[in-house]
Amino acid sequence: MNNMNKLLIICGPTATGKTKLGIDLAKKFNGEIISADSRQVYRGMDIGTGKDDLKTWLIDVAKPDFRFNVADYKKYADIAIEDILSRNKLPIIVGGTGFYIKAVTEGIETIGVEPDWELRAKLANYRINELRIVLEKIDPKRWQKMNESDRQNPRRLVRAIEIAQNKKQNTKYLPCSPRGVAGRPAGKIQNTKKDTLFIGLTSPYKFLYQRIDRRVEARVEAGLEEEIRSLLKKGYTWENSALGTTLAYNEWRPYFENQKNKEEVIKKWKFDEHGYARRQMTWFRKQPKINWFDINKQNFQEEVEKKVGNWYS
RNA sequence: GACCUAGUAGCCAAGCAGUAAGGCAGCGGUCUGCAAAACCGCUAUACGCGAGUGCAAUUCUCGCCUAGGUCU
Repeated sequence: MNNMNKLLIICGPTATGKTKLGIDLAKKFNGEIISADSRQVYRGMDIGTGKDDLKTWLIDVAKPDFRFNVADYKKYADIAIEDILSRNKLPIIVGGTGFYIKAVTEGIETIGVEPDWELRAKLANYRINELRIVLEKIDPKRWQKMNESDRQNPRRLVRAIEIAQNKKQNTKYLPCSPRGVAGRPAGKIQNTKKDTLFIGLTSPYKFLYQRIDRRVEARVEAGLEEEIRSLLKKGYTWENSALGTTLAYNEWRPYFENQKNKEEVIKKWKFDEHGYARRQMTWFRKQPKINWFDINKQNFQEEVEKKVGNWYS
């Protein structure tokens, strides 16, 4: 009867019905859902991100102009998990943001290194080649470990530089002034090992794309355009908020700026959604612990419940 | 019926006498604080049909077919 240390994960690409399954499992196994969705954290972005179930942790925890990130997520999620367990219930993480899930289940080594906005602003003007030179100089090992695609990815390069620079500072100040190191308690991020079960929902793309397209239409029907309009009216812009980087929202920008009609927006949105699903799959495919279920199978949910039942007893 | 314009990979599209850019879509991958992000890679012998003139035609000429447009 040691369920005090269990964690259930439901993951997979978009539009596979994770939320619905999560709700059903929560009822059946006395659980509570924690969303692992990098966009559902934003208040007011409801239709486009598909907030079907509101009794969920980690939804609406930030305003759209707050730069929410993995570290924030991990902090909150850990708290939620402990809270749920302390009440003798089962925490169920449901979502498609693989990186966030990984942060919770495996942790992130460099999680203590906060973004250095000044540095980032400065580096924003650098070209790839210049970033490369900087990194190669201050942390040659890191550079050598990077693969070709990351070496051409400014975002990754900047973060690597950020981390390298932070290391330098630490070694410099740590010995004499431990308190001044980071300036923050760093939120004691540690991982107590959980007995974790991974359930993955999937579907052949052919069917998945159909589901996605239908859902897109439904969201248009549900009034996404109005939702965006009201967010814009509140002062959120394409640059200063998650609107600009969120699927289902950023596609509308040219529409609101009179560059494209609604039809074109929807078409693009569907394609983006397809690509997103693919990217999610390439991430999840690599995770070895996931138990996969094809949602097109007649009784996949029964099978899932059986699997969970055996594990959670 | 006459005239005009167009016809290039699943879609859009450049080009032009020496056998053909690019984009989209599709597919694979990277991933340790922006991750619904950012980045990398792969993919099609595709020039409507027929004849002619050229050493050589997708590119010029003629005919036909198809689409759109204009005119009586």
